Amino acid sequence: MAWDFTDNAPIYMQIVNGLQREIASGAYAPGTRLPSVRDLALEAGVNPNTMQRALAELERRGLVNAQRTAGRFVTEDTAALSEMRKSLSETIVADFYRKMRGLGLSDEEIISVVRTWIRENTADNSAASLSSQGGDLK
Amino acid sequence: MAWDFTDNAPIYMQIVNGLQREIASGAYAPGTRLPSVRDLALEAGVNPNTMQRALAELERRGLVNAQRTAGRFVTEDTAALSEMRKSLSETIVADFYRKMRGLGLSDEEIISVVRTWIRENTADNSAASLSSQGGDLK
DNA sequence: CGTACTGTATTAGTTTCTTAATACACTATG
DNA sequence: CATAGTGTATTAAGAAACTAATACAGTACG
Repeated sequence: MAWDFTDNAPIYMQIVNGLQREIASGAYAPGTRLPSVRDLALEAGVNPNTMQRALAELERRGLVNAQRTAGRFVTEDTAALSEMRKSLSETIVADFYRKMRGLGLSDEEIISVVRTWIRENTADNSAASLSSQGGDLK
Repeated sequence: MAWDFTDNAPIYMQIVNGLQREIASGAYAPGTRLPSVRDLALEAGVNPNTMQRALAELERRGLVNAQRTAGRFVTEDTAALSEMRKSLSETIVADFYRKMRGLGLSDEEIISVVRTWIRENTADNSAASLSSQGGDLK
């Protein structure tokens, strides 16, 4: 993933949310071994302690489990992952809608703006859909 | 506005962004007097210093100007407001799109999910559009 | 005039976040 | 066995965020 940290939220929380989305999407497949804490920290450009904190939170949420010496692995509870993906999608859309309404846009305008933005800001629109592999996003 | 603070960003920054959207939308019309620092703080449930900090940032951004003893007033630079509204919309959509793609949704799915969500989560869909009063959101 | 209400400034203390530098226990690998 | 690579824990230091309690200067209004 391309790390941003332009948000105002704590870095470790942005990492948590980003990794959660990647796990929910299947970009990090169930059972897959994650890079080590130190490698992830290096890649993200943060202190290992910060990455450790993020991973501990993912652990607490049951998304990954540590093998102590072998590394960290993505949970294989695909049912939970599917549920989480749907839940995350809901949350993200709700937040988006709240902000856009706060800007004064009507429902119709919101849909229109999304469509226009996508048309104007995506070079290729092939977009290999993941909806068939775990999707069922309602 | 309904204050949330469920975000992980600093409270004062969430206030800044929320007020910025309300000003950009015209909910706080140009030239309008804002409630006092203390009243806004009371309403938002935060310390007056926190609200003061948020307002100082809005001041720095040129969205409001303080009259020292009379109160704070929304800028009357409607051209800048219109531009800002468009800019904010872009930023919000881009952030939304980045997160949804991170979840593995295709462009088509993103549009579909937005439409579905709106259909299922809005009681009345009358939505008095503001696009005629300052809009031209492209 | 004087009371109440503006924005603003100051000082303090607590908590959270981030980086830093180690250290330890354990295991896979050569 | 020894080395390197796991996750994990600890301690320290600095910066940022939030709350708290005042205080001051200026204006509107009765």
